[in-house]
Amino acid sequence: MPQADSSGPRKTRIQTQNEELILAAALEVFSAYGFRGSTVDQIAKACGLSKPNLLYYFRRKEDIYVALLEHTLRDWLEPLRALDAAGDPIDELSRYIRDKVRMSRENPKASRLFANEILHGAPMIGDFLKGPLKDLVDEKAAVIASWMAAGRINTIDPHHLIFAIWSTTQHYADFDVQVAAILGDGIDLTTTAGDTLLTLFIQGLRPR
Amino acid sequence: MPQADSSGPRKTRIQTQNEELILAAALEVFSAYGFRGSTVDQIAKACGLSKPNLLYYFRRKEDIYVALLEHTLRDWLEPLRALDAAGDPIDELSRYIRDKVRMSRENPKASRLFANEILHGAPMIGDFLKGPLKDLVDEKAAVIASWMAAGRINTIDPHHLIFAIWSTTQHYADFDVQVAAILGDGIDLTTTAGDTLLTLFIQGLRPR
DNA sequence: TCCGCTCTTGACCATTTGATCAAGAATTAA
DNA sequence: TTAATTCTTGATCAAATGGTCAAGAGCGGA
Repeated sequence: MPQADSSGPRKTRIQTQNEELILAAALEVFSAYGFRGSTVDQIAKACGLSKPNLLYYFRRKEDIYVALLEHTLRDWLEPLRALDAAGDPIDELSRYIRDKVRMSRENPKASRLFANEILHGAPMIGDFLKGPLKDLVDEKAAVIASWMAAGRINTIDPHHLIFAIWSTTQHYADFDVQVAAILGDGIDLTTTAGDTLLTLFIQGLRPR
Repeated sequence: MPQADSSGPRKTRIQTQNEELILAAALEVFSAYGFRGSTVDQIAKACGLSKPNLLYYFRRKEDIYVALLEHTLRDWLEPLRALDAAGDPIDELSRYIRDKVRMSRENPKASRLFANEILHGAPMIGDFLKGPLKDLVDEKAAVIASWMAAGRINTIDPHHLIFAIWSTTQHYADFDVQVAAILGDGIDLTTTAGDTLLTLFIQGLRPR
């Protein structure tokens, strides 16, 4: 039986390798069909392992899902962490928006994985949302608020500003099909979407 | 057997009543668990009918789902339809944003139903997206573009502007759990969120 | 009242699916 | 080489689930 996890990761070469294989396949499947909509068989087939073999590494379907969420969650918040209180507000927020748009296009599956989880009430990562995520957001909201207090950017609720950036950027991953249906496929969205959002957020609609 | 639908809706009192009952229950269930995650039993229990009885009105689980989507789709686009080329651009767009925020709070389940459907590739309403929805969006994007050409609002890609309004407003329905986890529950979001989005979209972040 | 149609249900079925297990194959450390 | 450990799998199970069916109950118009 593969090492639980409590006492250090004493993992075999094969173990490490197969776990990675499984998580990659699981991202593929879970992001497309959601937790309930995905079957262990699908994931097993997607990574070329037999079902019992897959369940040798992760004993329950849920274990794969949770491991995948945790594994992906780290990177996903990196751009927000990088928001620098010492930098120029407009530059920092512009970079953040650009980074998020790029991530949504480069790794839409991760975005959809989270979107699905949260859409269904975040049964697995509820505590993460209320804990580490809230802390990070509060911290960065405070940074943004300080910029506002200093008159360097317009004053709006910083939490809602962060939500606005999240939603607009992740939209291009989560609602990809809709965007493609309306714009037509094959267009390079990353640039257009990014530029539009930047102008919108920085300048607003009212002409000066 | 209940009337198919081709030759006029010759529906019994009981039929109309029960179909409404079923659709209401189905919205409850499907919006919470998605199509694959919901069971016919759940829906039956939610509306107090026996499973075979429910399947007497909708022969397949999918039929309930599709009927529900179609039933809800109409209202959902109403605010966009109301965008008036003859009105004041800022007023029109402000109203649209406000309406969408309100709808997301008043009927978050409908929002989640669509979000889930699209997130999973819109298997049932793909044609709707590429047809009627694209047409409506293109039409309204042209209206917005004409406002821009007249210099009445800043020039950005109108399609992406619409996406931005959709995503930011529906975020408060679809990602409700996350929003609640970060802000704390029980706060009246509608006003704060609406005001913040209005300021952001109209004024932008750069101070004047 | 009576008859045809609508509605309702308990019992049942086939399939899917998450999970187990025992036994054999491969790998590794000695 | 050998023995212990890790890895792999075919067979199998129990539960969940979408859907059917025949028979009975209820309703509405003549």
